[in-house]
Amino acid sequence: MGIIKLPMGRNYEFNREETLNKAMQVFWQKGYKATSMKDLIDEMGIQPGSIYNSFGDKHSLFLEAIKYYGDVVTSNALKSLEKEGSPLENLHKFFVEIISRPSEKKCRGCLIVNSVVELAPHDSGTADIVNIIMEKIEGSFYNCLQKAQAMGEIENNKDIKALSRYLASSTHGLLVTGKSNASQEEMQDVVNVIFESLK
Amino acid sequence: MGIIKLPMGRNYEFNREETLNKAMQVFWQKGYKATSMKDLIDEMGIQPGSIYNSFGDKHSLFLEAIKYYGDVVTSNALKSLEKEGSPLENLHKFFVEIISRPSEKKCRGCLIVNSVVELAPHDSGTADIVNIIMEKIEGSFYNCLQKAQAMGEIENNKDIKALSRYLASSTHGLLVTGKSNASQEEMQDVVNVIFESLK
DNA sequence: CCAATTGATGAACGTTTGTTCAACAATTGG
DNA sequence: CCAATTGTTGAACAAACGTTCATCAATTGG
Repeated sequence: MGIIKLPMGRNYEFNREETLNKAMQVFWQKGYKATSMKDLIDEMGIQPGSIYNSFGDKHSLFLEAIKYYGDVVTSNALKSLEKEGSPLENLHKFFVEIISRPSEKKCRGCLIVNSVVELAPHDSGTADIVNIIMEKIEGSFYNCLQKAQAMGEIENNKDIKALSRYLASSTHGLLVTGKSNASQEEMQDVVNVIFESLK
Repeated sequence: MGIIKLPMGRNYEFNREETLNKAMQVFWQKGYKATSMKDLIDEMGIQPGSIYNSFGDKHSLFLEAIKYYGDVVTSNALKSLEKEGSPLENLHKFFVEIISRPSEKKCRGCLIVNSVVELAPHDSGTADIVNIIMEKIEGSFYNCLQKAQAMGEIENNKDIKALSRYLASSTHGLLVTGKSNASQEEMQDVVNVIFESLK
């Protein structure tokens, strides 16, 4: 190993990831347009100059925030699908988690779904990132269903590619429904039907 | 009948409904926050003073626009479920219509779904209107399924209340999926699974 | 024709928006 | 200790925002 050369000049006084996480939380809560630079400055706890120096403008920061969301929040949720044991049980817990979230955290839903709806059709930067994450979600469903099929939890004549697309779309639906005043019971009904259709 | 008393003063030079419809189109296309008063002035073809005189401020105009959307666009779509003949066939056409829309009209999706995601959690005015419309959608699905059950297209042991909630959530899901770069084929897969689960 | 009333116009207003930048602070290399 | 470099600060900026209002136009009642 050679000698590590420290960069000349002042050191950062904030943790980049922590600060990015704060920005992500604000966008998640309020959406892109409704989040002002003032909101970000207050929540991230650094001045405009520091934000622009580290993350670029508001739009660049947003793109990094949704990317970070995919790498942390979404990925973490999808990991639960890979746990040992029954794939279908893991999948069921995944959906129960989704419909139990709204009440506790002010109906902020999923940042990816929120961003597709608010921005994707008019902002290719957002669309690109969001599409990658959505493909990842569908892919995780596919792997889970494949495992379930191998273990005999799902019949072999089922088209699991179609089912994984269906599960992805169903997830989006529940995340929207969760932002309305739908009750836990109503959403439980929906999850029940979804799981009936896998059998 | 008595004599109709005309109001004193100048007459309106624009058709209120036509103009409201124009506003609705802009909100549908761009969302609430991303739509500026300038956008509305340009598209509606009247001056700020006239907008404020007839519709109140931007937020009031928006509320009236989503209400109008529910009364016209949503209601019109739901009417197709009441047509004579096979209820399940009507339902299927309804879903095919949903997944065929994105490509032709720039992925604007559904104004109600867009508004739930962008505003409902933080704006009770929007939430109230949107919830009423969503209940109407679920109600229409329920009536359709009830008719299908009466005609023997759906087994009697099916919980059509749960199924109508499921169809509502599935609709939301497809409208979100349609705003991403999902292909027609992918969405057709989703619709196929949805209809399998009704059998 | 003359008040009275009401719609139309668009310049102007005060905020808020996202962004920049000169001054300052901290660190490194020599 | 002195350049050189880089992060921090927050006042300041131009542009865009939603909204208002004085002025004008059109219509009704008498």
